[in-house]
Amino acid sequence: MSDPLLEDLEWRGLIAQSTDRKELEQALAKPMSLYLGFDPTAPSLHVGNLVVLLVLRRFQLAGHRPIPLVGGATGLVGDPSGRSEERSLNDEQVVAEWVSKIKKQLEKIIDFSDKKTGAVMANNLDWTKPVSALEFLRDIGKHFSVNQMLAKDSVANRLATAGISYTEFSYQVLQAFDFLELYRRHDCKLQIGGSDQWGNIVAGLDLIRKVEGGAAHALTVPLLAKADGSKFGKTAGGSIWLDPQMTSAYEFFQYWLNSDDADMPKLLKVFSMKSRAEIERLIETVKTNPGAREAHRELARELTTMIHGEQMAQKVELAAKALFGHSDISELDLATLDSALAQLPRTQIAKGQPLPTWVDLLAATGVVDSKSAARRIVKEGGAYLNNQKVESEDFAPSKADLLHGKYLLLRKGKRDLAAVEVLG
RNA sequence: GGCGGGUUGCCCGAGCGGCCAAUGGGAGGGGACUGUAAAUCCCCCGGCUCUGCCUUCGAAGGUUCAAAUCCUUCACCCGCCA
Repeated sequence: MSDPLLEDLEWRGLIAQSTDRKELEQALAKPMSLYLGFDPTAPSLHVGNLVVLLVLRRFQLAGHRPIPLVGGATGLVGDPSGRSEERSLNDEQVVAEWVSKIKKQLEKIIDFSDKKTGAVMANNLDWTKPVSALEFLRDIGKHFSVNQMLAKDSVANRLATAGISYTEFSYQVLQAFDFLELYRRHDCKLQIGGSDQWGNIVAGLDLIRKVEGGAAHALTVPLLAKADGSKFGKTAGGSIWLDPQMTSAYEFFQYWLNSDDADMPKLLKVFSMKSRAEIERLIETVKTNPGAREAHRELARELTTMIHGEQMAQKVELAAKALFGHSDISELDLATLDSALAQLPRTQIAKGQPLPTWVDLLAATGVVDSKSAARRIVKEGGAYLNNQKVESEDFAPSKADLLHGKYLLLRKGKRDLAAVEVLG
């Protein structure tokens, strides 16, 4: 007998490694608890984190109880996995703040309602903080062989290069302790994570076996790369965050909409909760009618709705439609324009005085880093005001250019838009 | 502890007294082609009050008409010998 969830995950390319498949299938035959940890290394999760998080959600939908864990403790220590250098330690207070922000984000993706598959939020600070160093060394540390710890990739790599502090070296012990605690508290018998977490997860399995004589399981998800080999979830500006303060809903939507065609099959399988049949249909449309970008649009819609809500998703899509439509921008009615421009980076200027130059305005919106950069854009022919090309570096809009007497739409290149609002 | 090598723009990496805002590659940006894709080709890529000026070549001093390039001290990294 084969487990439908595992089969689905496999089809989606979401399984990198797991402990014995048969045993895992047996365990999954009944509802079980499983955990996934996130260390607060930033104030927000990003789309890369979403990959595993959605796997957790898939488990929940399949009838299991998810335990998302935020690493209030481990986040203070720093995971050496996949890191070529020692992390700089973050302030305790800062980490605590990040923990609470990340918790809120988790609540958008995992269902915490009070039912049998309802998720349980965990924070490893809760059981790590009360333990004294001495207790920890005697009760937990005693079960770890330094030889085995040294053999872990994350540690071995660092020993061969930049070195590693005792703090980060201890990370795997802390994470193992987490698994043990969750095993005790919630009968949690499965931990999932990115494939770089394998070593840490296995450390937990060993500990559970030694201390409790129990058997637990592990499943890791491959790290995602784009078709062109670059890192997934990064743009020129940095990561695509889930926090709208850090990555606007508009940018978020655009990110998916502008994905490489070649990445679509993978992206749909990994990020979409749609059925296999529907995903296969969408993949087909990329081949048969790539220009329509139906698959891109569907994925953008689905994820923006999940992260930013249905209403925002609609607003953002309409904004993009209005602003990129081939229709004359001056024909948009005020309500449409208001709501479309609200999604863009913008700057406000006072009424009266002559309007600043296009170059100054663009720099003020923050779309470019400097006025030199803005000037360069004009020189290179990538500058637009209200979708009309700007020819001269000294060009300054006049009152007649204001849309509905108050807005200017700036564009840099093909798709970088910004708004100027004249107050008053 | 001794001897030698290194620290250059977002990253890698040339330069070794003036011709250096600093070769080349990557990343990034603009254009053409397209579909608000990819690939490809062309161009750009420190800042500003922009025919000029200002700030950059680990840090601080010094030599010189003139330094990323020479000297001194300091910090960090890497080899070789103890």
